[in-house]
Amino acid sequence: MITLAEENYLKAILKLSKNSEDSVSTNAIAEELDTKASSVTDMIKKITDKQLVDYVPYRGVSLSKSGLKKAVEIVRKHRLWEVFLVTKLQFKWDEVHDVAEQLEHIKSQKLVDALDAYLGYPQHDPHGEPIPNKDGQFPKSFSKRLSELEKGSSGQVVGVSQDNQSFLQYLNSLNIILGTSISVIQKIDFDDSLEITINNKSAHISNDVARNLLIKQK
Amino acid sequence: MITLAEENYLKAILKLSKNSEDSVSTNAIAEELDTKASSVTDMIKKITDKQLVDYVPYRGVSLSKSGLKKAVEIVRKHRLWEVFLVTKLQFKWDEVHDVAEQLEHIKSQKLVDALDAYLGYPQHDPHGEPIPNKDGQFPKSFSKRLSELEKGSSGQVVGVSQDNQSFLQYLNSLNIILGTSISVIQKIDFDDSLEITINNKSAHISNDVARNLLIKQK
DNA sequence: TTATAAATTTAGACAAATCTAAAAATTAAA
DNA sequence: TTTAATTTTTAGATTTGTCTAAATTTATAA
Repeated sequence: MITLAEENYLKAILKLSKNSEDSVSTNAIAEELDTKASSVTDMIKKITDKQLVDYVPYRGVSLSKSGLKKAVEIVRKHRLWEVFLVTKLQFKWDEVHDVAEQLEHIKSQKLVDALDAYLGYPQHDPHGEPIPNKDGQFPKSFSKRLSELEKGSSGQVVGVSQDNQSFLQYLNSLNIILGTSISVIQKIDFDDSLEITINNKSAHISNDVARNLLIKQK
Repeated sequence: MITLAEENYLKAILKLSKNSEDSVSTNAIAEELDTKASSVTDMIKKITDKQLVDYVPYRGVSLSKSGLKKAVEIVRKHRLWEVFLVTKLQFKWDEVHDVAEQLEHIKSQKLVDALDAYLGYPQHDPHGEPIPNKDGQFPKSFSKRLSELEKGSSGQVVGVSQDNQSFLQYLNSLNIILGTSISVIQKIDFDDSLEITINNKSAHISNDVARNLLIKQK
């Protein structure tokens, strides 16, 4: 049986390995989970014994096959519950995180599948993040979120994953419409915001905005 | 902050004090929660310190005002989630308990209230149990469930709280219709089933059935 | 009413998850 | 390449919730 704390570690490792590809450091996990490095080492040993991760002391940790499966399941649940809260219970998209953080740990395969069906098999959560399906596959799309582009790359706007009125108005004020060319000049680590050019005019946008802009690369 | 284990103790004490009125014994709680009497003593001390219960060593425990409030909130959440699972996610009424047992511990006042509204402020869960409102008030009705009647008392059937086809057919086979007179002859502790008379003919019915028969006493 | 049975509490231990402080290993820098 | 700084791990404690076994209190019955 996997515990709540273990689930949170798996989720953190998945999140961190999305950015960096290779194995994840003890310190990075500690920061992500707002805990101490020594606690992380302890827990990593436990989940290593359960074969949820591969671990080399002093060298970092990465998800095993079964650990990845578990982590993706948690992400799936989190994002489905977010959709539920926003589309059915009228939560604002920025009010859902803490509650979804609790709901993602509810254990019932039947519940997840029924919820998925009830919501109409959504492919993205209210923040524009993709929702993996029952088999753990993420919806593949020809477009990427702007926030996922590397520094230096560019593409054209093909959609948004959030149709909030004020968001669309803001895009308008930036002269961003369908087809607009955008290049990533700089990624600011501190807050994940971006320096970009919009039709060759430079601008600075937050991660919240970048995450909801769908871009097709040439 | 109240922990998950503490919530389960409060719920157990509430359930047990419904039956017996007075204070609840250590052993009864241990049995209800499938744990050891010594563990119960330990936990009772903790929740006594938090003023959630009143406790006299060797004499049992009862809910304080704030403990009762907490316990009723948990019951409210449990039953609202049951309604959600049955009416929205098409769970069968006998499949909901384990999941609701987890969902009842999700902490978010906004979530509970939004769920309540979304479900149309239901007054009973799929098992016919009353759902307390936001203020902790149980819906008052002129009728009681047959399962709540004391040994020796009697009344007339005025309704059911479950309109399942097979349930209604079963009532039919027992010659129970609206207006039928029923008396409680004996309550069997073992499985909470009842020896009753139906228009003066004796019968034996399960708690599942008794709980869904609404009775008006003279 | 005294002995016995049953219920309850205490004492001491354990697993999970965390922490602080110190030691060890790795990385960076002079 | 040796020293200094950083990262990671270990050692030892703590809290929560549980357990077993023993001691104590209350209830029952001869």
